[in-house]
Amino acid sequence: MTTPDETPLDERKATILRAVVEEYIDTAQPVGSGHVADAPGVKVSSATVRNDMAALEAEGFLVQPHTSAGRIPTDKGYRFFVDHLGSPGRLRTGDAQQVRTFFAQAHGEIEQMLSDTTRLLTDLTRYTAVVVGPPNEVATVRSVQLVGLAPRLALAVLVLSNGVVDKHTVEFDEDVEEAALSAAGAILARHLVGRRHDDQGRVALGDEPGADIARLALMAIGVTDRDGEQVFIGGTSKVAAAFDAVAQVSEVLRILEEQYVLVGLLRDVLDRGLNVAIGAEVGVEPLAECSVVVSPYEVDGEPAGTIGVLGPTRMNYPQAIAAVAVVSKRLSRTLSEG
Amino acid sequence: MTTPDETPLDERKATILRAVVEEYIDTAQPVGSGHVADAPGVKVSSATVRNDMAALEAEGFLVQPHTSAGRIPTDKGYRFFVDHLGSPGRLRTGDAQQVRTFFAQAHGEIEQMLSDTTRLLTDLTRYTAVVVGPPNEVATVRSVQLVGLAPRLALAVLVLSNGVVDKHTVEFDEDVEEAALSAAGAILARHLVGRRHDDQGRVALGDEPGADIARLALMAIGVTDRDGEQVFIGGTSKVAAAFDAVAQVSEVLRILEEQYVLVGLLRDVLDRGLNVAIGAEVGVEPLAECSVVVSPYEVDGEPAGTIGVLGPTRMNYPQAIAAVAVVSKRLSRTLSEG
DNA sequence: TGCTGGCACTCTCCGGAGGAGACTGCTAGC
DNA sequence: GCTAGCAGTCTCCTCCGGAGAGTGCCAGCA
Repeated sequence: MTTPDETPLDERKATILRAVVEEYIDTAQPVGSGHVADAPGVKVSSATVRNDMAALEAEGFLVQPHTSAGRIPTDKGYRFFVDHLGSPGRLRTGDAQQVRTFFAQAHGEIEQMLSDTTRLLTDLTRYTAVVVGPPNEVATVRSVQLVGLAPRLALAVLVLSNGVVDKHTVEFDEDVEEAALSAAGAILARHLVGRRHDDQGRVALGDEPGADIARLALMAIGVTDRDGEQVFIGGTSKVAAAFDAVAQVSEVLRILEEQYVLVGLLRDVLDRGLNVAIGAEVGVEPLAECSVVVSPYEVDGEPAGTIGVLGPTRMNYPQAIAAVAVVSKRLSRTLSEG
Repeated sequence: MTTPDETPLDERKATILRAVVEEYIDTAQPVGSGHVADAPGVKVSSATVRNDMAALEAEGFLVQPHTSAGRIPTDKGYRFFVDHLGSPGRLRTGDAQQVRTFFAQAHGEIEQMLSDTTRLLTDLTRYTAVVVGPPNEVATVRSVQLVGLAPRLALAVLVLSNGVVDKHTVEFDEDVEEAALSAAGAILARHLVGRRHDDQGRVALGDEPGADIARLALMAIGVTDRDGEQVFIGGTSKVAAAFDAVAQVSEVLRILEEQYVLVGLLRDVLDRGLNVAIGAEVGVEPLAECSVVVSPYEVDGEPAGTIGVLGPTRMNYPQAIAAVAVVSKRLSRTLSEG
């Protein structure tokens, strides 16, 4: 907890830094030495606080917007706060209750549940929530079916072990009978069921009757335009509450529209072994004043997807971290028991 | 085109109104008599324009933000512009090309196409786009299947004639064998295939083996939590570009999150026989400064869903109307030919 | 040596004053 | 019936000065 990381910080400075971060998160106003001296836990005068704050600024934990204004935490300051100062962070009792009832009522399709989860996370944190669904690649195929929609058009419907239904249209050059379709469907089922969803490439179909149609369907299935990870976003209106410059709101919203950027971003953060990315750490320029709190969730012990919240760097980290952790844990449990 | 509606407007006043609306759409600044007098088509002096503008204000087509400022169109002013003054409104050639290539490449799943359509509409208009998918109720069932996911959990997968795949989890009190599942699936298929999707309530299952399981599945299918109309939204970042008050952006985004409000709103507008709803006409308080341009689209001659754009009341109506009309026409054609 | 009280200084924010600019309404004239 | 011109009005911008908040530094005290 007090392990020195890069820069050792004596206890008093750490306490002062915490006070600055907490007050700034609360008020969004630069914090002056007077307020810090009044904060609980700080037992020295404002003059002493001033000295320490100047030192903290020299070490890169704080900045002044201009001379003779209070101080604001830098990314580094937030980072130290999150790593060493964050109080355990528990949900308010009402929120814990909300999580419980949410997952008690949860049932049904996985997409619906993931989508609803964004709403839960947004309600808990008041930040924008992102939920990434499990990748289809690692799931096994439970069922394959070819259903005719029009004389030359069919739908290949795959049910995967994770409950996701994957579908692809198949177009034919000539009319195909219903019987031929189901024959081809049976062939596909024989070859695909039980295999991993990304294994189709290695399937070799024979030349039995219907194999041609099955081959066409297989090609359609192979076209995984998006790599299967569905993204659910909730609470976009919270972006507007977090910033007061319309241009910034617009930029953040634009990133949220680029779902592949978002997915890559979350993956990057987790790959770096982080649960929290702060400001520049997020690695996307327009999100330089945003932070992200993420957590993977699991299904049957296997990592499945990611949940997270996105807010301003001045976010309430303890609360957000607690909310994300609790929701990911409960989500994992709920998805696994089915 | 020049048919007097409620208030007859002589030709000069109409020209002046048009000039005010067009310039205000362009600049977002109150328009003064001098600019109007300079506008093409206005052949009188600014003094005369002033007289007419005062009259237009008295009749409710224009307002002044304050004395000695230029004029801004009211909802009524925009309405008259849209009904009587809108030049035909054609796409720029580049845009027409974009629409063509978009629909030439379009293929595959209906949801994917509808989702991509929001992006197209946003690109064309620079406003937020909304696409409502076809309701499942009127589609007929093409295929039903019960797929086991876990010992006590199965997925009922329905393929509908419109290409939508509907799915519902079914929970059992005790373990169910794969064979029993497929038997029940066969029963369901026998009863449901060919019927309309909202007909299940009237299906009477016998007491043959497997009917119990089939009944459970039928109940699950009957739970149409959302009434099946999927909503796709694109270009939310455009909301931030349209307004300069963050609070307003936030409110509009909140409405966009409430998809049932949005669907109801679009339906209302169409029910009133309108393609354009302006300001208060939209009927939702937080959208009082927004306008909506909508159009239904069809599949095989049957009304299927709705597309639309949402922007500020000072939107470029001719362009938006043209874009929505073209896209809905091409979308109908593309969805019907499959 | 380290903390504290005090003090001079700096910088933002706010409100009022004054001028520039834009636009209007009105009136007199063509 | 239209137009030119003029006086009046209102916003916006800038400038100014005072209030307020906060800083850095210094001298004094434990």
